[in-house]
Amino acid sequence: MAKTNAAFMSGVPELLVLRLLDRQEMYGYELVRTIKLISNEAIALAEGVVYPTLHSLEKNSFLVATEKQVGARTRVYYRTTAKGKKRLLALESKWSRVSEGINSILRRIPCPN
Amino acid sequence: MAKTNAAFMSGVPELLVLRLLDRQEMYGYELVRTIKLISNEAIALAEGVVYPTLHSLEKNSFLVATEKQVGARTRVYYRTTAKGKKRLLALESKWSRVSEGINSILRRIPCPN
DNA sequence: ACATTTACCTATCCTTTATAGGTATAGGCG
DNA sequence: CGCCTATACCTATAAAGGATAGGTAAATGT
Repeated sequence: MAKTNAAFMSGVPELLVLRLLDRQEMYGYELVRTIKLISNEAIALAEGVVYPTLHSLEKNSFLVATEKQVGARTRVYYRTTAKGKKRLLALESKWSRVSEGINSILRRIPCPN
Repeated sequence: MAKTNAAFMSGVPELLVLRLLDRQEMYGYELVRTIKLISNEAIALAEGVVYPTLHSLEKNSFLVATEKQVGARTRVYYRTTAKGKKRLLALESKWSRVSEGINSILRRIPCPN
């Protein structure tokens, strides 16, 4: 029994990270700040979420990393691969389907069955 | 460190169940079918998700249950309490904040920082 | 000199949800 | 009648995701 949806709400950190990196290469710490900023504090992914997400995406070849020296400090920039872009499209469409599904339930007016 | 968002994406099954029951009393099996139907199959919560959710909501006095006999079979109808209605409002506003946050990142055009 | 911010990282816990069972009645069909 | 599917309830366990809480070190601000 049970044909449902595998982890229907999750993968949002992955989606956001991929989406931002697909536009512009960035490093982890920058992603943390940017996500918080753009979402008006509504979404605050901790570093403990973002870094593991980046590493996992890289391991799966959705991202590539480039180290850059800034003085004595190293920044690890990431950008999407072709595979990552496909993945992004899939996650975006999943998100839009799911969020529309949720909204259609929330909006539903009292009357009908 | 780390002031983030407690379980920012979760609680969606709880939200949907509360929302539907706030309009109209329903039983578990009916909820499963209704959610799948209204969301256009986008969200298919299995019974193994819905029943535990109902029990937990009832234990926390967000819902009250009423058993009804239909022939030899028992249906357990649920409806929201005053406390449940408050909870629903909170979850709805959380959802709208979070989903708007996500959408603002997804919609963001390439250029600015 | 000291505190805060930047920048990276990992380990562990916890919650939520998915999965996979299980029971029993009702209804449809050959 | 006998069988299958749908209805209707339920729970236990697994898995995964993310939250939390650490820790290092350089740069910057005071």
